[in-house]
Amino acid sequence: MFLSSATNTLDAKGRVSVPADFRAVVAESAFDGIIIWPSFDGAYLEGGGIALLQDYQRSLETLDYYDEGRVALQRAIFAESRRLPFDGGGRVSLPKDLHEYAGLNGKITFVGLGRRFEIWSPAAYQQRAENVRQLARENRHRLKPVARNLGGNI
Amino acid sequence: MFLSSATNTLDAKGRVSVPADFRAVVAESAFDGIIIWPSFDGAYLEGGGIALLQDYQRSLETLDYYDEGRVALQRAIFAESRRLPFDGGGRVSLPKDLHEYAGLNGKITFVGLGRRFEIWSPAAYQQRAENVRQLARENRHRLKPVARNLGGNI
DNA sequence: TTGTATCCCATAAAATCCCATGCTATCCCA
DNA sequence: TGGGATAGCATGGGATTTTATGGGATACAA
Repeated sequence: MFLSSATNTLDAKGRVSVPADFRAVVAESAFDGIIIWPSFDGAYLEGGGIALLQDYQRSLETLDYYDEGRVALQRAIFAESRRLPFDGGGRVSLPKDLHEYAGLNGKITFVGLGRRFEIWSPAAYQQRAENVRQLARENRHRLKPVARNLGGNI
Repeated sequence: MFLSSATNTLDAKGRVSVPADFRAVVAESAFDGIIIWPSFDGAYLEGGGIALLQDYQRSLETLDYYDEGRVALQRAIFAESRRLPFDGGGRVSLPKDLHEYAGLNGKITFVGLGRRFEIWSPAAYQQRAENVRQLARENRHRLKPVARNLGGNI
């Protein structure tokens, strides 16, 4: 799972180290790198391992072939995503158009979200984090304990 | 998987470079090139590796010999498709009638969609892509995780 | 021939590889 | 428990390879 967050530097060549924790998550998979795409929800990037995309693909195949939503999702995800292989030091080079899309320069923040992760400019992420805390406060009553498993190890 | 999109130039001889990522997808297959056919859904081309066509074939074989759908698909895909081998530099020559069908000249856009890809004139693609993100957002809730793999390590 | 398709070589720009370095976290043993 | 040794990590930059593209030469067909 992609957990925790980390901020690394984007160098002059457009490269950035993927946090070692994240690399470990995709280490066993077929493609030695990550997949990134612009979020269709805001000015940040989303990413994951190749296995995540394969899951999306299986999921899309359960929708009807001529379903408008299926086509839109296919385009938004597959057509917009890039495969970024690791270099020897565990870095990837982020394409320039994605820098611009997410307003990245200098520092970038990786945010682990379990099956996938997000990439933010640190400033934008902090702002978003404020809103999220606020939202969490407002929605705290909706986080009900599940019946069993309370004593489990989460 | 065919991922991401790229726009390359169609030269005076009708040749165009297939994006290196796409070439990598079909690299292992029996035929060193791609298969292209006019989409029966609009003024663009569809394509994939030889493996995709073999999948379609298997899928068709589950239909009755005289099933209308079977015959239609056979005509639309198998009869209309061309095999385009790579030259030494990873280019293919696009037949002229397909230029016309898809309104191609100067620049052409390859769009990765997972198992297959599409070929568009950049202008036409942009027009089509405009509301995709919006549509994707509206349909994102339908992208359900598939049952398996939830316990996996990715 | 003439036109057409394929092969081969050249090149500039971009992406990638490879090695080096300082820093940090971890290990290990007294 | 302390502190030196060690391994892993993030980062910089030069060297090398790949990629996209142009154009000449060669084979084939009409």
